[in-house]
Amino acid sequence: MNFCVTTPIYYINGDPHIGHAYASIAADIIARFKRLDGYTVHFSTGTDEHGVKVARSAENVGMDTHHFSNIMSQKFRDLSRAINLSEDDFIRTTEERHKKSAQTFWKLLEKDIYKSIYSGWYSARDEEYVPENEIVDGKAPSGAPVEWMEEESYFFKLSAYQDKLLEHYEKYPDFIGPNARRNEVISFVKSGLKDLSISRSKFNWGIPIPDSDGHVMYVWIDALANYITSLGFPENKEYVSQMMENCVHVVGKEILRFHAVYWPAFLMSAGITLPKRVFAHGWWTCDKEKMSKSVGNVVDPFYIIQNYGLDQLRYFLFREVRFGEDGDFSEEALKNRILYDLANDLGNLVQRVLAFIQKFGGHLTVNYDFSDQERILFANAKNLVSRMRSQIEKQDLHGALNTVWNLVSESNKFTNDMRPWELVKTDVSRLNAVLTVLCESIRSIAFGIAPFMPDTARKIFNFMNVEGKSFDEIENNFIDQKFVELSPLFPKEK
RNA sequence: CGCGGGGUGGAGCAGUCUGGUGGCUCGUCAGGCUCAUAACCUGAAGGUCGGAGGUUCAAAUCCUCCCCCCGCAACCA
Repeated sequence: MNFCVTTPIYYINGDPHIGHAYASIAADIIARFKRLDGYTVHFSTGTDEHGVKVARSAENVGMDTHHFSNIMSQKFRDLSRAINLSEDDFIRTTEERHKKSAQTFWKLLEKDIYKSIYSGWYSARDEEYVPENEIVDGKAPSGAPVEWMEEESYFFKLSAYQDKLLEHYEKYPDFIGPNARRNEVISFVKSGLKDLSISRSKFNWGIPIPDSDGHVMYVWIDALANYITSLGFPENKEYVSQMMENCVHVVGKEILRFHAVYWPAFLMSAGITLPKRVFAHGWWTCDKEKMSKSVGNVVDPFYIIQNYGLDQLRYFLFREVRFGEDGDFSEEALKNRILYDLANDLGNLVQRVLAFIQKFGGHLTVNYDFSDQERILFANAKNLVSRMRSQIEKQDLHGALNTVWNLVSESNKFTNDMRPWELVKTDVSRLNAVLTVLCESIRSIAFGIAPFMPDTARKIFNFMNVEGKSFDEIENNFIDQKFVELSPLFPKEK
């Protein structure tokens, strides 16, 4: 079975920050879960490199635009490595394959494209059009003066797709998530769609429009088309549609409209299948303040990983806040999660159980002759993944992590109740049953956290001599399993 | 009257449709237990459920009005 998941492609006008890491890790978690669940996955990410802002940034630092793009794009590639991203493709919009794809895509849209005049308030200093509602006292937010400007532009007949889009939202209630965002999009479309200006002639750092001198594509089509470029478009249109049908786009809430309105309209026009779902994540504040360069509180993912660890960060981002809502980042909160959830709950559970087995030779003698209490925990361990599956299906990553931690807590409580340190002296057969259940539970937990914390899961798998390659393994039982030397998962001393 | 979401112990939320001991997670305090990087158990403190009025034997929940916060409101990746 096929599955496709994407991150937005990141605009290279600034350095990567925690928000980029957040979206990427979210998509990565989904991709890893699906792979463990037996799907053939295509997971793509990349960089969006065209547009006047990039050209101007390059100019500002006295760099050739291509060279500048290479350097900036590499920073995002470095981030992908730093956060242990399992992407199948890292796409750059400046690549030749994308130029070909975007231009072919444009041609498919041509029946809905016409030439007209684009007009708006233009700030010469910023070299960009300023939206009406952002103009204060006749000036751009930057304080630059604006003037009414008109230029020739190609337009896409978005207005023709209003009803079709509404029908689609109606027919596929899961097309947009979370629900609150879905309402916003629907009300936006209902309020009436205007045609979309999709070309620019004032700059040339972009993909040229086929057979048209001087016009380059404006971001909408160039950037959005990355998703099908990555799937091999324009080759193999059949495969592209098939993957799109099972595709989840993870996006930031600020770009939801492009993905939930423009993109599906383009795809309808081009005759390509629409994605299954577009999910908008929220934003992080830092210590309750909006992150901004001027305030200097932008969270640097490289710094956090260096100081607190990668899996720790990956865990925190999805346990602290419900995916889809805004959240607050603080080192204090991160430290607490690491101490209480990771070291005390999970780390200690693994330690107390496996160390106990180590103490008596590192060999588990299985006993599946369970008491009622043992049977309950065993069942919960066995169906952990199926409970998570329905949550991951809805991108409820936070809920899925809670599901895992419920099992962690249950296992800790079970250990307290069963008192294996006493059973070892009184009832070895009972002890073996208790340890068997605990080991099954820990193994399930390792699978449960694997998409979120791949390195930590790997450590646990190694302790227990488990392959850890597929959820199918959970069906296999332990037989006289030999365990290897262990060490604390999340040591408290640094 | 542009559309939508929300205001519940220190924090974050559930409960509101289908009125009737106000609950969950975390945090705070006291005690118990202890194999382990400890967890768990028991008990305690802490809320006029945004405000006012109304319906009712009974309102967080139904009705009316008001206040406040947050999204969206098209060229912002």
